[in-house]
Amino acid sequence: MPVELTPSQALGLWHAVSLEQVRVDSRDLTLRQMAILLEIYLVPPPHTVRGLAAKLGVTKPVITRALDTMGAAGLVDRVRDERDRRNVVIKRTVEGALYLEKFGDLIINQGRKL
Amino acid sequence: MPVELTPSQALGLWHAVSLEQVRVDSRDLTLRQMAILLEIYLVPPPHTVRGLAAKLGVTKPVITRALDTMGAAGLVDRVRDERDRRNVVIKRTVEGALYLEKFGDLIINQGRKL
DNA sequence: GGCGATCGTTACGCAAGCGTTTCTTTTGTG
DNA sequence: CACAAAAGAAACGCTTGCGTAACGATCGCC
Repeated sequence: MPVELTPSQALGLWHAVSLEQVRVDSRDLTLRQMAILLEIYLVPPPHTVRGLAAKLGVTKPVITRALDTMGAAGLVDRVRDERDRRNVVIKRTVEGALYLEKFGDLIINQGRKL
Repeated sequence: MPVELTPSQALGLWHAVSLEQVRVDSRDLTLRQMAILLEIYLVPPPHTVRGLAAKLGVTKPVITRALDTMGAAGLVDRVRDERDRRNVVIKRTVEGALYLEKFGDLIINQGRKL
Protein backbone atom coordinates (compact mmCIF):
# COMPACT_ATOMS: atom_id res chain seq x y z
CA MET A 1 0.00 0.00 0.00
CA PRO A 2 2.08 2.90 -1.31
CA VAL A 3 1.73 6.49 -0.19
CA GLU A 4 1.42 8.90 -3.09
CA LEU A 5 2.60 12.42 -2.35
CA THR A 6 2.98 15.53 -4.43
CA PRO A 7 6.28 17.44 -4.06
CA SER A 8 4.46 20.09 -2.12
CA GLN A 9 2.93 17.56 0.22
CA ALA A 10 6.20 15.73 0.75
CA LEU A 11 8.20 18.78 1.78
CA GLY A 12 5.20 20.29 3.55
CA LEU A 13 4.85 17.21 5.69
CA TRP A 14 8.53 17.18 6.57
CA HIS A 15 8.37 20.86 7.31
CA ALA A 16 5.39 20.64 9.62
CA VAL A 17 6.73 17.64 11.50
CA SER A 18 10.23 19.08 11.92
CA LEU A 19 8.82 22.37 13.09
CA GLU A 20 6.52 20.80 15.63
CA GLN A 21 9.19 18.41 16.86
CA VAL A 22 11.66 21.26 17.37
CA ARG A 23 9.11 23.18 19.36
CA VAL A 24 8.00 20.27 21.49
CA ASP A 25 11.16 18.29 22.16
CA SER A 26 14.32 19.91 23.43
CA ARG A 27 16.22 16.68 22.84
CA ASP A 28 16.96 17.48 19.20
CA LEU A 29 18.21 14.10 18.01
CA THR A 30 20.40 14.22 14.96
CA LEU A 31 19.19 12.65 11.76
CA ARG A 32 21.61 9.81 12.32
CA GLN A 33 20.34 9.15 15.79
CA MET A 34 16.79 9.19 14.55
CA ALA A 35 17.65 6.76 11.77
CA ILE A 36 19.29 4.43 14.30
CA LEU A 37 16.35 4.64 16.68
CA LEU A 38 13.84 3.89 13.95
CA GLU A 39 15.95 1.04 12.65
CA ILE A 40 15.99 -0.53 16.10
CA TYR A 41 12.26 -0.21 16.60
CA LEU A 42 10.97 -0.96 13.12
CA VAL A 43 13.23 -3.77 11.98
CA PRO A 44 13.03 -7.19 13.69
CA PRO A 45 15.87 -7.86 16.15
CA PRO A 46 18.54 -8.72 16.90
CA HIS A 47 20.46 -5.49 16.35
CA THR A 48 24.19 -5.15 16.83
CA VAL A 49 26.59 -2.24 16.61
CA ARG A 50 28.23 -3.74 13.59
CA GLY A 51 24.94 -4.42 11.86
CA LEU A 52 23.65 -0.90 12.39
CA ALA A 53 26.91 0.60 11.21
CA ALA A 54 26.72 -1.39 8.00
CA LYS A 55 23.06 -0.57 7.46
CA LEU A 56 23.59 3.16 7.85
CA GLY A 57 26.93 3.27 6.10
CA VAL A 58 28.76 4.79 9.07
CA THR A 59 31.60 3.69 11.32
CA LYS A 60 31.13 1.69 14.49
CA PRO A 61 32.06 4.49 16.90
CA VAL A 62 29.21 6.54 15.47
CA ILE A 63 26.82 3.81 16.57
CA THR A 64 28.48 3.38 19.96
CA ARG A 65 28.20 7.09 20.65
CA ALA A 66 24.62 7.28 19.50
CA LEU A 67 23.75 4.35 21.77
CA ASP A 68 25.55 6.08 24.64
CA THR A 69 23.45 9.20 24.17
CA MET A 70 20.16 7.48 23.54
CA GLY A 71 20.84 4.97 26.27
CA ALA A 72 21.36 7.80 28.75
CA ALA A 73 18.04 9.20 27.56
CA GLY A 74 16.42 5.83 28.21
CA LEU A 75 15.46 5.32 24.58
CA VAL A 76 17.45 2.12 24.10
CA ASP A 77 19.28 -0.45 26.17
CA ARG A 78 22.36 -2.59 25.65
CA VAL A 79 22.78 -6.20 26.69
CA ARG A 80 25.78 -8.42 26.19
CA ASP A 81 25.07 -11.40 23.97
CA GLU A 82 25.67 -14.51 26.09
CA ARG A 83 25.97 -16.80 23.12
CA ASP A 84 28.81 -14.75 21.64
CA ARG A 85 30.13 -12.44 24.29
CA ARG A 86 31.81 -10.19 21.76
CA ASN A 87 28.43 -8.97 20.58
CA VAL A 88 26.16 -6.47 22.19
CA VAL A 89 22.47 -6.78 21.51
CA ILE A 90 20.52 -3.55 21.41
CA LYS A 91 17.21 -3.72 23.20
CA ARG A 92 14.11 -1.62 22.94
CA THR A 93 12.71 0.13 25.99
CA VAL A 94 9.24 1.16 27.03
CA GLU A 95 10.29 4.77 27.00
CA GLY A 96 11.70 4.47 23.50
CA ALA A 97 8.53 2.84 22.22
CA LEU A 98 6.50 5.62 23.79
CA TYR A 99 8.72 8.25 22.26
CA LEU A 100 8.30 6.84 18.76
CA GLU A 101 4.60 6.33 19.27
CA LYS A 102 4.20 10.01 20.02
CA PHE A 103 6.40 10.89 17.10
CA GLY A 104 4.27 8.73 14.81
CA ASP A 105 1.15 10.50 16.01
CA LEU A 106 2.82 13.79 15.23
CA ILE A 107 3.47 12.70 11.66
CA ILE A 108 -0.07 11.43 11.23
CA ASN A 109 -1.61 14.61 12.58
CA GLN A 110 0.54 16.89 10.48
CA GLY A 111 -0.23 14.75 7.45
CA ARG A 112 -3.93 15.21 8.00
CA LYS A 113 -3.51 18.97 8.14
CA LEU A 114 -1.87 19.26 4.73
CA MET B 1 -6.14 17.45 0.51
CA PRO B 2 -5.04 15.67 3.70
CA VAL B 3 -2.62 12.76 3.77
CA GLU B 4 -3.96 9.80 5.73
CA LEU B 5 -1.26 7.59 7.21
CA THR B 6 -1.35 4.56 9.46
CA PRO B 7 1.10 4.58 12.39
CA SER B 8 3.18 2.00 10.61
CA GLN B 9 3.27 4.05 7.42
CA ALA B 10 4.12 7.25 9.27
CA LEU B 11 7.12 5.86 11.10
CA GLY B 12 8.06 3.68 8.18
CA LEU B 13 8.21 6.68 5.90
CA TRP B 14 10.34 8.65 8.35
CA HIS B 15 12.57 5.64 8.80
CA ALA B 16 13.13 5.06 5.11
CA VAL B 17 13.79 8.72 4.36
CA SER B 18 16.14 9.22 7.31
CA LEU B 19 18.05 6.09 6.42
CA GLU B 20 18.46 7.05 2.80
CA GLN B 21 19.38 10.62 3.63
CA VAL B 22 22.05 9.46 6.10
CA ARG B 23 23.54 7.19 3.49
CA VAL B 24 23.47 9.71 0.69
CA ASP B 25 24.30 13.04 2.31
CA SER B 26 27.28 13.45 4.59
CA ARG B 27 26.10 16.93 5.56
CA ASP B 28 23.83 15.62 8.32
CA LEU B 29 21.80 18.75 9.06
CA THR B 30 20.28 18.84 12.51
CA LEU B 31 16.53 18.76 12.87
CA ARG B 32 16.61 22.45 13.75
CA GLN B 33 18.59 23.34 10.67
CA MET B 34 16.23 21.34 8.51
CA ALA B 35 13.23 23.05 10.06
CA ILE B 36 14.77 26.46 9.39
CA LEU B 37 15.64 25.56 5.83
CA LEU B 38 12.14 24.32 5.09
CA GLU B 39 10.60 27.34 6.73
CA ILE B 40 12.63 29.63 4.50
CA TYR B 41 11.74 27.78 1.33
CA LEU B 42 8.12 26.88 1.97
CA VAL B 43 6.80 29.99 3.66
CA PRO B 44 6.47 33.26 1.70
CA PRO B 45 9.22 35.80 2.45
CA PRO B 46 10.46 37.95 3.97
CA HIS B 47 12.24 35.94 6.65
CA THR B 48 14.21 37.49 9.47
CA VAL B 49 16.31 36.09 12.27
CA ARG B 50 13.82 37.27 14.82
CA GLY B 51 10.87 35.84 12.93
CA LEU B 52 12.45 32.44 12.52
CA ALA B 53 13.48 32.34 16.16
CA ALA B 54 9.91 33.07 17.22
CA LYS B 55 8.44 30.56 14.79
CA LEU B 56 10.70 27.74 15.98
CA GLY B 57 10.65 28.71 19.62
CA VAL B 58 14.43 29.04 19.88
CA THR B 59 16.84 31.88 20.65
CA LYS B 60 18.27 34.21 18.05
CA PRO B 61 21.85 32.92 18.23
CA VAL B 62 20.54 29.50 17.25
CA ILE B 63 19.23 31.03 14.03
CA THR B 64 22.39 33.03 13.43
CA ARG B 65 24.52 29.94 13.80
CA ALA B 66 22.29 27.85 11.58
CA LEU B 67 22.44 30.56 8.92
CA ASP B 68 26.23 30.65 9.25
CA THR B 69 26.45 26.93 8.64
CA MET B 70 23.88 26.72 5.88
CA GLY B 71 25.17 29.91 4.31
CA ALA B 72 28.64 28.42 4.10
CA ALA B 73 27.06 25.40 2.44
CA GLY B 74 25.38 27.70 -0.07
CA LEU B 75 21.89 26.70 1.00
CA VAL B 76 20.78 30.20 2.04
CA ASP B 77 21.96 33.78 1.72
CA ARG B 78 21.73 36.87 3.90
CA VAL B 79 21.05 40.41 2.79
CA ARG B 80 20.76 43.51 4.91
CA ASP B 81 17.33 45.13 4.76
CA GLU B 82 17.84 48.63 3.34
CA ARG B 83 14.51 49.88 4.59
CA ASP B 84 15.38 49.04 8.18
CA ARG B 85 19.06 48.39 8.42
CA ARG B 86 18.72 46.56 11.69
CA ASN B 87 17.05 43.69 9.89
CA VAL B 88 18.62 40.94 7.87
CA VAL B 89 16.54 39.35 5.16
CA ILE B 90 17.21 35.70 4.49
CA LYS B 91 17.27 34.81 0.82
CA ARG B 92 16.85 31.52 -0.98
CA THR B 93 19.53 30.22 -3.30
CA VAL B 94 19.48 28.04 -6.37
CA GLU B 95 21.55 25.46 -4.58
CA GLY B 96 19.18 25.40 -1.64
CA ALA B 97 16.17 24.97 -3.89
CA LEU B 98 17.91 22.12 -5.64
CA TYR B 99 18.80 20.50 -2.36
CA LEU B 100 15.20 20.55 -1.16
CA GLU B 101 13.92 19.41 -4.51
CA LYS B 102 16.07 16.32 -4.29
CA PHE B 103 15.02 15.79 -0.73
CA GLY B 104 11.36 16.02 -1.73
CA ASP B 105 11.93 13.41 -4.42
CA LEU B 106 13.47 11.19 -1.79
CA ILE B 107 10.37 11.46 0.37
CA ILE B 108 8.07 10.78 -2.57
CA ASN B 109 10.03 7.75 -3.67
CA GLN B 110 10.23 6.25 -0.22
CA GLY B 111 6.52 6.90 0.25
CA ARG B 112 5.73 4.94 -2.89
CA LYS B 113 7.75 1.98 -1.64
CA LEU B 114 5.81 1.59 1.59
C1' DG C 1 19.35 65.71 19.02
C1' DG C 2 19.11 62.52 22.70
C1' DC C 3 17.92 57.99 24.27
C1' DG C 4 15.61 53.81 25.24
C1' DA C 5 14.23 49.91 22.45
C1' DT C 6 15.16 46.61 18.80
C1' DC C 7 17.92 43.67 15.67
C1' DG C 8 21.42 40.69 14.63
C1' DT C 9 25.99 39.23 15.92
C1' DT C 10 29.80 37.98 18.82
C1' DA C 11 32.08 36.13 22.96
C1' DC C 12 32.37 32.72 26.43
C1' DG C 13 32.61 28.28 28.61
C1' DC C 14 30.66 23.93 27.92
C1' DA C 15 28.70 19.66 26.00
C1' DA C 16 28.34 16.48 22.17
C1' DG C 17 29.57 14.57 17.71
C1' DC C 18 33.13 13.38 14.35
C1' DG C 19 36.97 10.23 12.16
C1' DT C 20 40.91 7.71 13.14
C1' DT C 21 43.42 4.88 15.84
C1' DT C 22 44.24 1.89 19.64
C1' DC C 23 42.77 -1.31 23.20
C1' DT C 24 40.22 -5.29 25.51
C1' DT C 25 37.63 -9.14 25.39
C1' DT C 26 36.17 -13.09 23.13
C1' DT C 27 35.97 -16.32 19.50
C1' DG C 28 37.33 -19.89 16.37
C1' DT C 29 40.76 -22.47 14.10
C1' DG C 30 45.19 -24.56 13.08
C1' DC D 1 47.50 -24.12 23.28
C1' DA D 2 48.66 -20.28 20.39
C1' DC D 3 47.28 -16.75 17.62
C1' DA D 4 44.88 -14.15 14.13
C1' DA D 5 40.33 -12.25 13.47
C1' DA D 6 36.22 -9.90 15.11
C1' DA D 7 33.24 -6.95 18.06
C1' DG D 8 32.63 -3.18 20.69
C1' DA D 9 34.50 0.46 23.48
C1' DA D 10 37.81 4.06 24.69
C1' DA D 11 41.20 7.61 23.61
C1' DC D 12 42.65 11.52 20.90
C1' DG D 13 42.35 16.04 18.83
C1' DC D 14 39.12 18.62 16.39
C1' DT D 15 34.81 20.79 14.93
C1' DT D 16 30.21 22.31 15.73
C1' DG D 17 26.29 23.48 18.37
C1' DC D 18 24.38 25.13 22.79
C1' DG D 19 22.55 28.92 26.27
C1' DT D 20 23.60 33.07 28.40
C1' DA D 21 25.24 37.43 28.37
C1' DA D 22 27.22 41.28 26.33
C1' DC D 23 27.86 44.23 22.22
C1' DG D 24 27.51 47.61 18.14
C1' DA D 25 24.43 49.40 14.80
C1' DT D 26 20.11 51.34 13.78
C1' DC D 27 15.56 52.90 14.58
C1' DG D 28 11.45 55.51 16.54
C1' DC D 29 9.91 59.00 19.20
C1' DC D 30 9.56 62.90 22.39
